[in-house]
Amino acid sequence: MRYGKEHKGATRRRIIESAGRRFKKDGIDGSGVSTLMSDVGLTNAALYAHFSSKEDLVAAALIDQLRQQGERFTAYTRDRAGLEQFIRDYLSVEQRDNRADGCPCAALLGEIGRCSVDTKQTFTDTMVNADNIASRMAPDDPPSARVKALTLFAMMAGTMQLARALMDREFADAVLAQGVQNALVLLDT
Amino acid sequence: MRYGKEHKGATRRRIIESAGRRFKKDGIDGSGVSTLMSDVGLTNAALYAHFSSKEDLVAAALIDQLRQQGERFTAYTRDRAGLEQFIRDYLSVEQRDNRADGCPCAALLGEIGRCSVDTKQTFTDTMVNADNIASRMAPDDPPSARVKALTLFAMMAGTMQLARALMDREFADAVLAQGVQNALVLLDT
DNA sequence: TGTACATCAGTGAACGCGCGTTCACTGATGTAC
DNA sequence: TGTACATCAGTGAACGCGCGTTCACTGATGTAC
Repeated sequence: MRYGKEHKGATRRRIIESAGRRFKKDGIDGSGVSTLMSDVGLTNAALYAHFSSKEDLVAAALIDQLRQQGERFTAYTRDRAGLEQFIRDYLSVEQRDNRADGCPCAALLGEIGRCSVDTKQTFTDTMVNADNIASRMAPDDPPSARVKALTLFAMMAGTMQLARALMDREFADAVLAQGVQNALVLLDT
Repeated sequence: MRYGKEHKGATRRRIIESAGRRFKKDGIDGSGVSTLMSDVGLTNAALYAHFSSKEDLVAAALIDQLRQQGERFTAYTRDRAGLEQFIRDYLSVEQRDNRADGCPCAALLGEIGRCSVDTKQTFTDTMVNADNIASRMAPDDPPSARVKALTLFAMMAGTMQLARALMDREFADAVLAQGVQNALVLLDT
């Protein structure tokens, strides 16, 4: 069953995209190769035609997810109102109840810290070079703004994790609302 | 090999304590029953003399870890200086490099969101009833103060997760420092 | 243009391994007589 | 006080299962002649 020129690349992209969603939903440890591949209509062994190992796929999916999250952010208007809307959307009830479509950091940040050195390096390179958030938040002071932006982002991810861990929906709603207030306060610092 | 009266309870406590540290270090999915039990000098099957399942142990270890974290917090002086010191110690380089001894939320918050309903309920009950943080941060307004306190706490946990995920130590140091600044700002809100 | 061959994405079965859990058993100690 | 027995924390082996990975193979298509 030989396929056309674009086929392999397209399949690889389908695997990366689908795996990213699965990892966010069930965690990296919690997502088996068989599940990841059957998600995309293939058998487990087909993974190794595209990646050297599961970890290789993890790194690729992570980069893709961080890029997607960056694009979601960039779609907002380049002003204070855009930033505020991003924060409100990020810490929304919809995001809380939809892990697969959400931010990779909210879903996986804790697990990334436990990954291999290679995977952490991939994460670090992608995050540190993601200038779009920083340059938008403080166009005049990029170096320290980058730290500020990433730290605020991590705080929002932590808030979302708490909201997702709480069974008490009302309490979780209040946490999200408080998270928005906190983020807005920090935006003006 | 029958043991004395206190023996079983002592062993159970040893398992819970040791498992809590292991879960924080390697994650819940990443800690096998054999490893958890050999950590404490027993064979895997001995787990079921103390707990009905691994999940049962997870819940017990989680409660114990949250209690310990609460005690660590309560040890600080009941004033603004105590709170500030807690924040600085929480977001310290030592905590970053020592997952096993650190805060269970920084290590496991993301994973808890993916746990069973029972485990999440256990977490929720323990967190919502942990009044010590809230009552200390705002003694006059407990209900909304609880939300404020837990949200700030989750933000600090997220910051620590980012610091642990970054391979660039200098950058991670800067994130921790920025996290302290952010937490102090929010303390005065 | 028609035919023979090379390519290679994906298959299906199997690999060794560790998972969580069960079970018949052990044997040191507490208890009853 | 001495002896027989009950208890039960922990053992060691096994259970079925899913893990990540390997491998010989397939067969539709692109390419060469």
